[in-house]
Amino acid sequence: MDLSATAKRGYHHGDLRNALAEAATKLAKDGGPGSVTVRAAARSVGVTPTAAYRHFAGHEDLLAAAKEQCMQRLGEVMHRKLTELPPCGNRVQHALRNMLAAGRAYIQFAMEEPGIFRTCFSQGGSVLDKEPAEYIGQTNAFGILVGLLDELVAAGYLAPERRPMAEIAAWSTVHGLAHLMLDGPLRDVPDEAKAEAITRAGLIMVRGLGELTPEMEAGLL
Amino acid sequence: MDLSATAKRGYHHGDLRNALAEAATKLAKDGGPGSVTVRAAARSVGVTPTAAYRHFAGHEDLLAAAKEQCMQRLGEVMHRKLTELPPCGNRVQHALRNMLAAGRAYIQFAMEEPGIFRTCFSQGGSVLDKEPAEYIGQTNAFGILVGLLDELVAAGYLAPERRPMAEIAAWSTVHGLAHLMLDGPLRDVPDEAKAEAITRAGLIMVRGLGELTPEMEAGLL
DNA sequence: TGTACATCAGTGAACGCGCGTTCACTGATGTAC
DNA sequence: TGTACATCAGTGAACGCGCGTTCACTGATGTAC
Repeated sequence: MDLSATAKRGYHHGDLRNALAEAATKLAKDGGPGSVTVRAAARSVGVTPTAAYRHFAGHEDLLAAAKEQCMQRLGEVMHRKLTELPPCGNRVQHALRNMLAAGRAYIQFAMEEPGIFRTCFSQGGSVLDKEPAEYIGQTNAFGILVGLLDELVAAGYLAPERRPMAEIAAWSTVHGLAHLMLDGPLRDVPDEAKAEAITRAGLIMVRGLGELTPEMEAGLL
Repeated sequence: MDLSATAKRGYHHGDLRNALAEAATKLAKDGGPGSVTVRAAARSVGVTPTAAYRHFAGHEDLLAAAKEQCMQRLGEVMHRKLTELPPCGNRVQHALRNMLAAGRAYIQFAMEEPGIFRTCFSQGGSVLDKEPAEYIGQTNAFGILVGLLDELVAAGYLAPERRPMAEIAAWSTVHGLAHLMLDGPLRDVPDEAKAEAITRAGLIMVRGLGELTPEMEAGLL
């Protein structure tokens, strides 16, 4: 008998928990965290709201599941964008370029998937109710960033004594840009100005991390 | 007869629009943007929900009013914190210190008034449906930041060719820290680590803006 | 100064909505024998 | 291999809630004369 994740066997669904989580994520994608409701998720799976309570403790639990999937999508997109990048001769240059590309991917994701992005950072139901320490190294988006900064140290650009907390500084800059442009006062700024702001902010951050020579800077533009 | 803003004259309120906006802001303060409802605002003023429709087009309009007040509070707090700072001999040092202090004030406000902060940056109902250009120079929080960066140029720290968009970069870093610590994965990080992250991010940003000598850096810690 | 009256800011009741959650239930599943 | 039965994943109906918004209304205000 087919027991695959999408199997529907009439009365018994077979994989209702995943189906509901998936539906909740789709709701988040379309309307943000506020659109994630038990009833809507059940409806879109074609099941009674009550059925959801077999698999989730309640609304908060369902939303947390959606949040987790949203976070994962963000990480996947960033990872994909980075692996698509061609290699680059100079190691420092390579690391810096990856850094900036990751930031751009993050912001681009926020603009293209506002519902998912907002759900990632909506109030309540921490994504990291699991292992805080493990999380740091695992969760894709953040894990990628950590790796990029380590590489920046290994390449000799970022001084080891400046390494601690550097990922948080970098993440904050990029996250702030994304949030201000999505839901803040930078929302209605024209696209070219947005692009320019992203570039300038990236350069300031990169400059803040190490010694950026004019030639290196030119190579990044 | 007393026509002051708080006058209640029985049947006719006298200043209902402001009272409702104030109540909406209080709701935002206590429960964030989701708690701002027409009914709750009317209730807390002691008036029928219908009455609110004499003064606001609807829920969205009321929320926009709350948002505006929230933004203003943020600006006021930042302004107050900055004026409380003692002067400092070296002009560059002074400007940099103000910059970092403004950032800290912003983040502190987010932590102490999460409801208001979240309302400032909640979806929909742009605060700047007025004059985009005028807004840049006027709105307190952002206006303050613009002034600080101008001073950094005047003091000779920030090169004029690096001035454009610098306020957006600075704002993003600080805003990102605040948001990630309030509603993001940095939420459950211990307070000391948060403080450390803020300090390190501030230094990276400052370093990215100009030539930060080791002595200057030491003077900022 | 006194009064008729237009204006306006409120009331009170009601609408329809979608939500989270719980109840007693029933149909399907798979296991023990 | 066949069947009785415990288990479990669903159903269907209902609850109470607070919301945004609209209706016809009424009490207060202030102005023209």
